[in-house]
Amino acid sequence: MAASGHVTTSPDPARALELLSHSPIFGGAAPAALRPLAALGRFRTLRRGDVLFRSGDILETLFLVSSGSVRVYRVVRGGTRELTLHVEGPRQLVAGASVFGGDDPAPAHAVALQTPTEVLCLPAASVREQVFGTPALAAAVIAALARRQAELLARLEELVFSELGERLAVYLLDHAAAPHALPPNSDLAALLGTVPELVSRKLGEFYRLGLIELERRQVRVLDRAELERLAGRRGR
Amino acid sequence: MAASGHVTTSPDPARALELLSHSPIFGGAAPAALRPLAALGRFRTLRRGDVLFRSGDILETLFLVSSGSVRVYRVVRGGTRELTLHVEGPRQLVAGASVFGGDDPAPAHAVALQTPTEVLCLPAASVREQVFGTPALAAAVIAALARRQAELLARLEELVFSELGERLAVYLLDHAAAPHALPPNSDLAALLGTVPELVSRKLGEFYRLGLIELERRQVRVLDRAELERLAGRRGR
DNA sequence: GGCGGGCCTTGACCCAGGTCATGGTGTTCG
DNA sequence: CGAACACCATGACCTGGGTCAAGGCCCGCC
Repeated sequence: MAASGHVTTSPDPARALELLSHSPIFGGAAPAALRPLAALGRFRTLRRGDVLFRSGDILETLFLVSSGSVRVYRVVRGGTRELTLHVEGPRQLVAGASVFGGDDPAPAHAVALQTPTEVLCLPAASVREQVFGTPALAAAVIAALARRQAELLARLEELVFSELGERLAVYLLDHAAAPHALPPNSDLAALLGTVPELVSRKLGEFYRLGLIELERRQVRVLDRAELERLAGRRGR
Repeated sequence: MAASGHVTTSPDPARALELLSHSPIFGGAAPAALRPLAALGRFRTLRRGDVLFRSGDILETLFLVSSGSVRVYRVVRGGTRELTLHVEGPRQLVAGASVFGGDDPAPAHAVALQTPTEVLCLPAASVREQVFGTPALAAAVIAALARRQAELLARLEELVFSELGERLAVYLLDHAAAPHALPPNSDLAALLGTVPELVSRKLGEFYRLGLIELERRQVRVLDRAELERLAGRRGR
């Protein structure tokens, strides 16, 4: 179901163990507890746009990002809009809630955002067994899920109650510390919960106000203080 | 921190065990595992408006609703708006994510919605110890958190992408199967993510369309089919 | 070189939802 | 009984955000 087509896949217990033991979730566990998991892991290499899983899939695999990044998103409004829930980078878990939370189908899609993106695939059943039987691991997983939930809550609350300008300012502050190539407006729109046209307008507005420099999709923050004022206020 | 003032509080291990073993979260555990918890529990009786905890509190207590209901909500927009995240009835957990997810401060307020509301208070440390040490319990708690997260996601997504009319229709279908006394418009507004004025208007509109009967805050659904059409469409 | 497609930008327009202010209708309590 | 209070209803108005359509720029490809 989740696995599709012809992709590079390979075991590598040593690297898997390395990755597991440096991840925030499994990092706290004794290597002895992780070794059996590492032995079962398979690395998989993806290119931008490659699908990890789709909404509705029954997931029998837990993913841990090794390099690159994975976008987790939902399709809403009868397919007319996408909402990016989070973007996971190295050492982060994808599909944690679904794998641990019973056999409910995945509530979101996941695709690779960069080429290449490498993920470690772990069989769900074994992970569950290992995790539930190891109190320290169980605690870590629960803590991670709880934290994820808090983040999600903050993000969506921001979506509901803040204005687009605020959200865009937050994004720019978070991602454009260094001069930076902006993702396509359609990606930004999915992230900010709006449509490409409005992203374009707001960016233009910020530019006109002298808050950012914008040249061929390269942005640089010029007036950090003012952006922070715009972002700040409510929320964070 | 969480406990405030002069409230009725009392142990009752037999009832506590009864409640624990019938709750969705702890129900799967062997009574032997629950007995120590039950012995530590204290029942507390609240009246409408009584505070269980506030956003920012460090929670050292897990709550299980015994009777009545508890509203969990966030205050946003610099205090000008409230957003009800969920309303928990009997056998449901309150503050699960905070208690299990490390020592982060609570992200929301919780108050009793009815008079009387009775909750079972369990010391967080003992619960954690018990849960993490019992694989079946750990699995159940994780599953419950994951499910909660999915619900939250669906709720907030609905808030972002659906119109007020849809949300109100959903509410009416869910809560007004039998003729039913509507909560104050301000409560509804917090639940639906809007302001009382708009609730008033929409209710009036539904009434004028002959979808509901509305007499002194008593509602009855007249045209279920049409309401379902309004609610349906996108989302659920 | 020129044609076509993807993406960005911009203008015109529309509308749901929010704000503010006013007046009505209980209900409670001195 | 009547004043005070809380909640509800409704009108006027404003505005952020969404939609649609037209046009421009860039790039790859035939």
